[in-house]
Amino acid sequence: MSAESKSQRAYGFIRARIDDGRYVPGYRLVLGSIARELDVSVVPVREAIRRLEAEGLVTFERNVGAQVALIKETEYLHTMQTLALVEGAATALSASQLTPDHLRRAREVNARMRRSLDDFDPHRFTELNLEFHSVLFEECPNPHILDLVHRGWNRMKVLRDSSFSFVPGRALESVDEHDRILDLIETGADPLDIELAARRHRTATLDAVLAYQSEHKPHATDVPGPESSAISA
Amino acid sequence: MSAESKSQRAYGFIRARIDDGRYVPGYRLVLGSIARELDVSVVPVREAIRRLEAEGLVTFERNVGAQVALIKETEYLHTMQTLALVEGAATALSASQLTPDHLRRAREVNARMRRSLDDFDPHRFTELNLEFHSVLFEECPNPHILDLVHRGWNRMKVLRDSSFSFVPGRALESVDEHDRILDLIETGADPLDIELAARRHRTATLDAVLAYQSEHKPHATDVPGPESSAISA
DNA sequence: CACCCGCAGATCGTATATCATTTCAGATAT
DNA sequence: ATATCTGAAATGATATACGATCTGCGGGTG
Repeated sequence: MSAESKSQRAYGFIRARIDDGRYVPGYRLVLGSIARELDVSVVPVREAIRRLEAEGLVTFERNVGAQVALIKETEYLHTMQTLALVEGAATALSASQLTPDHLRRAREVNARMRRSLDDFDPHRFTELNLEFHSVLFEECPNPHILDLVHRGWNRMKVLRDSSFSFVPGRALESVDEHDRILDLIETGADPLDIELAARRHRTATLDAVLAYQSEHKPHATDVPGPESSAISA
Repeated sequence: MSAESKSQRAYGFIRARIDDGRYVPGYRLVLGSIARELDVSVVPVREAIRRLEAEGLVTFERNVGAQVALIKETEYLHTMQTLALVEGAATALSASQLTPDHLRRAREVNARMRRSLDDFDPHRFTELNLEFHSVLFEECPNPHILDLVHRGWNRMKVLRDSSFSFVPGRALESVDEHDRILDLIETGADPLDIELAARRHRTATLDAVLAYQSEHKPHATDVPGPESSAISA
């Protein structure tokens, strides 16, 4: 009868709590506790946690347990690099599939982003940003690449409350770039140009975040300088 | 005492049999049978299979069971597209890390590939091809991208015995391209050029395979034509 | 002959129980 | 005071048992 298995329900349960920030990075996921809370046994909970581990949202150590992934600066860099790569490709692959309606929606979302700049609401801005890019990559005909994009975004979401996700000085520039990417798509530009534009859009944000980071805590930088150059280029 | 958990052992066991071809695509993985064969209970076997599912090597249906993934033509296209994307990036990111020794080894492997062309041993050629590319991407400093490359190759391995993996007329060209990629790396070319060269190298193989396919069974083509253009470019 | 129903076997899904490992507090010795 | 040892508690890992769901076959019915 149950449309979804208990392990799936456990997965959704934990996932929701990670997404909405109730389980913050470092939060310890104890099988027994979660099982009791959901009124199921530990077996499906275990399976759910291992799935989350495979998605990179949770770290797991044998005979020790699981916790919501602690994403350090290097980790963050790697995740963003990967997202830049796959999201750029997904955007380019989507481009030819987009209808005028898609583009209209994207413009509209971006306009809302521009207006939201006045309110200085980073959370809202981040939400709209995801919505904007979703419109651009959701039509990607390659499900593997699309899946990788989703994974990247999910990992980003884990960082919701950390200082990683938003840089004030970058927001306006970001919105402008959105429009430029839409221009490229509308004029039927070379897919490779679209891909690289979308990629640069993200690596520019990455660079801004890193610069912001090193300004506010200059010591913690364990990021090798030239590493990101290849993917940024 | 046991260095690895039983679920890990089950994972390795199944994985090895998929890799060496004893479990061919479509082969049904029955929890109870594998558990008996390994003398463990079904729980760790289940976990191993779900992990393989997450990696795309196995498909799983609730209350029905698992089987080694059946990769159809569209699936193959998507996998190769993704591999082209991530392997290109991994190669570019590795490039600056490579020592003269790496390059020497790569040249050497490629020379062996060239010699092996006379023997017409597709299996050997494919093995050497993996070894060659491994040298180029294993130094990739981004573990996520490197992991994606490995996943792509693993999925390729599932196809070992199918007609997907080798195109006679393409082999020589492929070996020549290998040398050209090495030239780019040696001369310290722009990482983006290296990335796109490595990507093109793979998409060219993809196109050759698809052409070969449609020659030998002209009807089965469910591949939309222009889809791959973005990533090929 | 085609279609539907229902039973039986196979297989997965989960609960419960037990074993193994880790962790940490507290005792003890130096 | 510090370091090391020890044992109990917490927690994960696995085995076993049972229940749920699917599949395929065989017989009945239109």
